[in-house]
Amino acid sequence: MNDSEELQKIFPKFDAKLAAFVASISERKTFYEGEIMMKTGQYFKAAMLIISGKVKLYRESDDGSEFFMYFLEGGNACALSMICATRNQASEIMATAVEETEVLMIPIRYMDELMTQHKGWYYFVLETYRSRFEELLVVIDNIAFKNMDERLEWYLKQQAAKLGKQLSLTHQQIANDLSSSREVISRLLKKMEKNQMVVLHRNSIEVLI
Amino acid sequence: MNDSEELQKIFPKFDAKLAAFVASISERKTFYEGEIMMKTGQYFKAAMLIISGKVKLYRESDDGSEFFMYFLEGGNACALSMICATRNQASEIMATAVEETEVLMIPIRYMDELMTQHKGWYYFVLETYRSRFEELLVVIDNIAFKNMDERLEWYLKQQAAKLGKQLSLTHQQIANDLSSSREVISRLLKKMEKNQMVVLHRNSIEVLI
DNA sequence: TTTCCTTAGTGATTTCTGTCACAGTTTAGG
DNA sequence: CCTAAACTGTGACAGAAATCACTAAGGAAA
Repeated sequence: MNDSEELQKIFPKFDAKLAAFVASISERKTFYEGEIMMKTGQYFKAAMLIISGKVKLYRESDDGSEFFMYFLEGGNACALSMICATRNQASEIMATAVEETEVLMIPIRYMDELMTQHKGWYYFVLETYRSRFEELLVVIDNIAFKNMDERLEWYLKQQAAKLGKQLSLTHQQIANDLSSSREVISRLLKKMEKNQMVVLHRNSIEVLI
Repeated sequence: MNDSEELQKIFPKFDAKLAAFVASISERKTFYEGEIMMKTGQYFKAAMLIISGKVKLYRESDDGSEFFMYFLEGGNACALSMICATRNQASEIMATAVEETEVLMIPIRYMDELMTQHKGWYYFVLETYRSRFEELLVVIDNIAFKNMDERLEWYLKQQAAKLGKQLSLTHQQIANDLSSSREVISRLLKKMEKNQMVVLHRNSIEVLI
């Protein structure tokens, strides 16, 4: 069912034995564009590894406003799903598929065996934590030290890097991701357009930087 | 040199065998109040576990302003030192001892053995990651969704919980931790004093909430 | 085609925060 | 004891961002 050679290509840290083992114990699941993959308060029965597609991770506040944190794509794993799965704890963040996304679900009960029997696995887990942690630090830098214009610029660069220069986003969506307001984003985007950093269309933005 | 029973008391996840092993391979080191334990850009040769004392972890921006993230105390470990040590990477945050702090240094070369031979160790590592990750999420919530008055209130509660109701802090230090300015903090503190949430003294604040 | 809803643009106003200026008070060090 | 430095309190002002109010344009559906 799962092809272990394909897994090795997507997860370079997996050796043949590990890939074969993971392939034998995991299940594939497909999420469709826009589908919610993970909700605040949800419990996990499995760790999730992304095979293909893109996932948006964000935080939700009590009053419903959100805040974009980072993307996951093929070869990544959801750090929280691994921790929460191992410790059987509730999730603290939201995840939605931004495009059709295929994931590998590894049931909790194999976590001990993976961790102790496969060196490649725990290197993979450590790498996952480290990179998510670092992304969070960058997020903190941005909201703690930068103004909205710089944050917007960084946000657009980041989105363009992952999703392409032609972004299908409304100003309202961007405002949500940055937890700002639509008018502020509209004004800043206009300014960026004057500075030849973007071209604005209805429902989409072309990033030139 | 290291007493493995003492270690088990401080790190409840360690079984006798693990505690004895850790005791045999680690070295103790003492940092004095105010001493910098870890700098941005520094490389690790060891993972650091806190035996006693308190450590303040914070982020530094390019222009030198800082931003408080969280404390570590006895029984905790520095998540970044463990990741960076294993992967031989540079640190991204700053750490200073807020009081005399004793730490256990575990050389990198034992990481593989610990991880694969000791179940208690990787549970401990996972727990460390999860709790630091969650603390970062709370930090993000605060700066993303809250105003300075709420952030200050949260900050004071947090400090009081770790360091006691009587805080030896100047307004300037608080402003640095929250990456704000002294005047703003002074004014908000005055307001909190009117609302009987704190009592202000020179060089110290009594937290009543 | 006409209507309606979503998206976008923009001025006016307000709130929050940061900055400047300065005064008063306490503490440390010579 | 005296002076300088550090800490605190406050008014005035500036700038960023949020909010309100409205207009206009584009696209979808009737």
